[in-house]
Amino acid sequence: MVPITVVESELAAQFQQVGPASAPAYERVKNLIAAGVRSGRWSDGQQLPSEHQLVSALGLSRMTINRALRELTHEGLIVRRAGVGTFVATPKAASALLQVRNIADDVRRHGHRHRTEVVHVREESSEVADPELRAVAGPTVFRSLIVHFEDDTPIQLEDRLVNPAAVPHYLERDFTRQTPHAYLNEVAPLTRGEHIVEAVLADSTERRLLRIARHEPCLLVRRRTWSYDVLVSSARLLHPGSRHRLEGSFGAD
Amino acid sequence: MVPITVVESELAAQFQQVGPASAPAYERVKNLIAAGVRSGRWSDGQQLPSEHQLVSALGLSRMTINRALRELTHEGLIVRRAGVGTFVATPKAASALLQVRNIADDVRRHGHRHRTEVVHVREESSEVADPELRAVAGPTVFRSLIVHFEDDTPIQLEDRLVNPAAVPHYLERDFTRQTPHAYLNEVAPLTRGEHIVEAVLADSTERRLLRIARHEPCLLVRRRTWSYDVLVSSARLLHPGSRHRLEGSFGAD
DNA sequence: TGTACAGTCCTGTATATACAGCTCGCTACC
DNA sequence: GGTAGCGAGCTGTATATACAGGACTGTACA
Repeated sequence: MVPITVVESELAAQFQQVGPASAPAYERVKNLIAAGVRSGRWSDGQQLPSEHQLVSALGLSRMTINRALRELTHEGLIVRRAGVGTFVATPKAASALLQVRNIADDVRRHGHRHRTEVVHVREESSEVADPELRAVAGPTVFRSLIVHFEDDTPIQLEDRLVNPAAVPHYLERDFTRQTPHAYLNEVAPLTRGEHIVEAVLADSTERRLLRIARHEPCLLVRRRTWSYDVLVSSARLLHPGSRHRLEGSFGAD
Repeated sequence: MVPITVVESELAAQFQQVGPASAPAYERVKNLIAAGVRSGRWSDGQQLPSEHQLVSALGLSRMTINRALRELTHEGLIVRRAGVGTFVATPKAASALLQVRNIADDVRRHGHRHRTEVVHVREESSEVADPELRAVAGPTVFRSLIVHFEDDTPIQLEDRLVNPAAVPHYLERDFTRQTPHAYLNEVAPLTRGEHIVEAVLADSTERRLLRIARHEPCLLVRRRTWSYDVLVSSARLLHPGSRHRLEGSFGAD
């Protein structure tokens, strides 16, 4: 037995006026909850109404409520724990997502020719790697240093470390024919990733390989990728600021 | 009547060995389709089996198949058109998502104090805006120029244009008390956004406001945000490279 | 006093079913 | 020959139902 509380009838009233009336029910539920979270109506870490309560309050089926809450979880607005409840996620501000694309596709999508030059591909002591990669990789890692070109302009310097346990035949590949990214994705499908983007100045070696001037600002993307919970690769992608940018969008609710 | 084709029995066989066997059915379907797309088994733009065919081939309910395909659509791997079918998305490489957070929360999350200094908030001719904003905004736009501090270090210069039609009382706000981002989110909930990230050098005014040296590289984020299909704001967020970076992750399949 | 267990509430997943709306090809009629 | 319209096949959405398993509470029993 679940009595209709004040909270629930409030919700029912707001439900009528959230977003376009023609939108599907699960969208309107998402808008309702998102509006409540973003306005501070429910604050950080606070428990939201349960699915069952929302079913009673809004007169929808549990599957519809469930879909709305599941998608909001995916979007990072709320956090759910089985057996406990649904809570406002702590970084409550709407977070925006930026898409970091594969550079080869990006170049071709803009109608240019993509090619690579391989500086070296070799085995090195895993002391050059971060602790997490070192832990899973053993005493040595594979390392490739590759320059990506758009037509004949250098556009990315890719310095990549690879876990030999996950990709034993990495050294044998010809990376002028297939990018490391594409090969890794084939051998160990990318299921998780992490990025850090910074603005930096390149050192002299990097400037020479990218053919840029002394004070040209560069976009540095550090990327680590996992395949089914195994850390596969850790890369340092350096782009001349004048020749490359990251684009992306989010939402399209 | 749908006969079991070679394609379908192949799928059924592969279905057994995709990812951990303990994973939920919809996850295994996602892995199956994702593996096929990433391996080139289905190539760019090609049509995938319909939901009905997957139901027959894998012996699952349509809702389960539908959930798998819907989530893959969200992840950008496939494209679906009602009445037509399901197709491999053209930028087929797994695209990674970078989270661009609200700077105030980011600062506080790292245990620092966030405050802002308002340089100016005023009305300007909409000639300063991009065509799309100009089209919806009328002859003038609102513009705010604000410096964000982490403790006492300038960390972001926010130059923002706002659509007066969407946010009529923007000029009256005190942005030392609430950031523009937070206010806009309250008044016109953010439902869609777009970003461009570049590495640039700051001009002399920007250098003075951010208190940085001449050749310090900066991260420039240009962000536009919509609320229910109305363009609300267009911002230029400039960060000193040595003091700020963007972090993010994706997947966690 | 303490431990084991039952009961309850919650989310996570899977299924069957239904109807709506879109797209395209085929057919029958003009 | 051309065209209007019907129907098949597709995705999109909504619902009712079911069971599993996690988390917590309170009680009964040793």
